[in-house]
Amino acid sequence: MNVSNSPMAPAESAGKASLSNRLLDWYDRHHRELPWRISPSARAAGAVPDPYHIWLSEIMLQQTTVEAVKPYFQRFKERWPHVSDLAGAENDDVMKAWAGLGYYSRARNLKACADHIVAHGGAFPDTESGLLNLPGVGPYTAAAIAAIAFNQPAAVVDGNVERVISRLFAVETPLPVAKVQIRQIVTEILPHDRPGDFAQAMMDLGATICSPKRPRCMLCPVNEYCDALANGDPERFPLRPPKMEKPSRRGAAFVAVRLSDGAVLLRKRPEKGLLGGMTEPPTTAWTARKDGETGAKAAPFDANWKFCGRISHIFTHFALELEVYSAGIEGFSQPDNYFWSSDVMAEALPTVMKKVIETALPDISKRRRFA
DNA sequence: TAATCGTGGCG
DNA sequence: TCGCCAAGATT
Repeated sequence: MNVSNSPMAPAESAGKASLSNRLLDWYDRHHRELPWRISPSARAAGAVPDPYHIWLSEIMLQQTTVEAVKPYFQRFKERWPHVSDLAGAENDDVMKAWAGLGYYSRARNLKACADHIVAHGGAFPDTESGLLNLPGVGPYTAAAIAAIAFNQPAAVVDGNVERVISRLFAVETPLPVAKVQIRQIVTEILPHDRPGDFAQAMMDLGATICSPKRPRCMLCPVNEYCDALANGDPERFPLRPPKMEKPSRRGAAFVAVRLSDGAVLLRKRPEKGLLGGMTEPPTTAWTARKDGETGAKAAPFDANWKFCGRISHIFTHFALELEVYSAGIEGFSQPDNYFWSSDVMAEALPTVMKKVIETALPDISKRRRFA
């Protein structure tokens, strides 16, 4: 395989552009325009990205699609324009703003990282190893910030790069073992004059051309370098281990409405674990048993519980079915982590709990009217 | 190393 | 409809 990156490599002196140069030429013409990105022409003219924007976008983009991130990025950027603003924010406000984006430990770490940055002078580290020490910043994100924000020759390997490289070089080793080999290849081909653009070019190629299903190889700027295409089945890469079947759990959720003012009883989940630090109406435990503890008799306290419907929700490693009940009550001697909310949908509700509330919503407004 | 941790879109 | 999987990190 030809993994040389120098423009002066013998094989290229005959006028044939290197893989990296082909990719960068394509990127110059076909790059995506994204809210957190500076264009290659702007970078060439001397512009530099805002490390805060790059960091914020990279955290949001972890296992999350560009389209899902865009509105969240804009809201965070407007509300907390600088890392110092984020450090000065309330934890709960950050969790509320993150609600719906998923993987909520990212939001906790985001705030912790902002606090850390501000406590250490207010500037992001500009090296991969320095960035790696920040909360919520792992190998990928450290390399991405180093390359994109500080234009350092870091090997940026995300899911796109794994797919692109495993196809170009027909890597037969399954992930995640292949990651070491892939990172080595990237290190060898990355152009030291444009590491930031190269990283983004690889990801744009993976997102728009070298897609997981039905890659558009005829449009690929580096298709003549692609071993997988030459072998006839690029879609076979990257190889992955077989997946486990998803278990299912079930339980019940209870939406209690205060008759006097229509406020809804909520509680805060523990800081760690599933949906950590987020808000929810009280629920039973989510059991694996098919005859799980559901039904109104499993409620946290006695009330005139009325069945409203059921919702289903798919998490990463299990499927959940919840029966939804509602009741109007006058009061509740609540434990510490319970509170009444008069603006439920503005709370830090994960999507699954928004589904619960929406299922009970007709009932909520009904109770409010007749209160 | 392997499990845990959300959500939405797409084929 | 349903499995796949997206700019992964943490423990």
